[in-house]
Amino acid sequence: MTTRPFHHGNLRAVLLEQGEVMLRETGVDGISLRELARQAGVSHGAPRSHFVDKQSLLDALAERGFDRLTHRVTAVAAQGATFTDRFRAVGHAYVDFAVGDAALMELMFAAKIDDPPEPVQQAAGRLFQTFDELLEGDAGVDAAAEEARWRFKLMFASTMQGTATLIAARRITPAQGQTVVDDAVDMMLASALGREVLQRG
Amino acid sequence: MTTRPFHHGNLRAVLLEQGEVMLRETGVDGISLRELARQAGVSHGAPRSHFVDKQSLLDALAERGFDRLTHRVTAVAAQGATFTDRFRAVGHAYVDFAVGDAALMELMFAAKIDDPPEPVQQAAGRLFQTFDELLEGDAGVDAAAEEARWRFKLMFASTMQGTATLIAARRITPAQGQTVVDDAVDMMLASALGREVLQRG
DNA sequence: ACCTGAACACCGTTCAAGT
DNA sequence: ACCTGAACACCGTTCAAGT
Repeated sequence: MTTRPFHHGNLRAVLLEQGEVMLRETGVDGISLRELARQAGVSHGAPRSHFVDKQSLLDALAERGFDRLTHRVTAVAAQGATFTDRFRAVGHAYVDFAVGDAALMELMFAAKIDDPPEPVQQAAGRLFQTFDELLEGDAGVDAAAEEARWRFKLMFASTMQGTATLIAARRITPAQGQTVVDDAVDMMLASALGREVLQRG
Repeated sequence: MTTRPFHHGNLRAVLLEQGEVMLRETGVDGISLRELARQAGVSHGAPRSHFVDKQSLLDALAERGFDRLTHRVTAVAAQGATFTDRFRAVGHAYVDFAVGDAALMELMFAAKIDDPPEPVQQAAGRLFQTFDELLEGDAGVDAAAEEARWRFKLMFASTMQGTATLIAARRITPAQGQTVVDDAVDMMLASALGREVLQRG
């Protein structure tokens, strides 16, 4: 009780918290389970009780990343007065997140040989769900509108994702990235597909 | 001369060749310098003569990846009859490459804390250069057109990059990705920015 | 110039043992 | 249920030595 007042049931939380910090400071390659255990003041075998292996910890970090990003996107979308405002704000929030947490972003969208584990996939699903809600009109949906909305959403997501990747990889600057997002939003809203999606009521 | 007929001066090439295979089969995390040396039939210290460390090998692989992608994009662009054809073909070639060599693509566009090494950066520059050439008209360029072209190119690159990332991360299917590219090309060509960039002669 | 092989420090993972 | 600590196999890197 006095010898270990700290790690009574919250080692898991500490590992995740420090894992995020380590990710930011050293990148994915710099993450070490043993170093994390050292920082937490436990033996190197201790993390095993909460994460079966290293990948399991990385998956948990990715899952948290998706939830955090979803939260931010939702918050930002709620503030926008007009549809255009919300659209643009979400794009910028997405890119900002990717710039501030590049290594985490990379972990979230890492190339996988087989499907990501269920919890991660569901967390990613919740993010894309907020994009859907951004686009949802009040009118009942017919099949054609559904299809257009789906394609519109995908293009928006691709543009944001690509901008984020190019910034993180240092192929373009953050300022250039924001320009891309603005241009893309303008273009999409003015396009035929955009007008089809946005006619409502 | 008889004891080592094979690795006389081409160990470097063998390591790069096998490195690409290993990348495709096991992903970046699966790449091991010692395993590569084993496959090449040399001691684990041998690679040191050609690559100072593991990162140096990865950089060389990324550089080769950029050059290979550039080559493909150039070839595909040369075949297109109309501007629209070329544009669309380049987009598809880019995404195809990313699907076929997801781990390599990830290596090429990995999040970096500091700038990538010069040779890699130059190889990436050559790729983006081919995008420029795709968009270049015959008329002399004024500043406004230059700016519009720059933004147009960046948006195109971002969309392709994002589509590629989302496919590799298994968030969307390859078929969905191709739809995104087609939609984006149509939208960009029909947009105000696109018309500004494309008025030529 | 290129490669060998021992040495070193560091990993992730496993598992019996403790509390 | 959670953590310890030894053990194992595997790394990347360094470096004196060989050819």
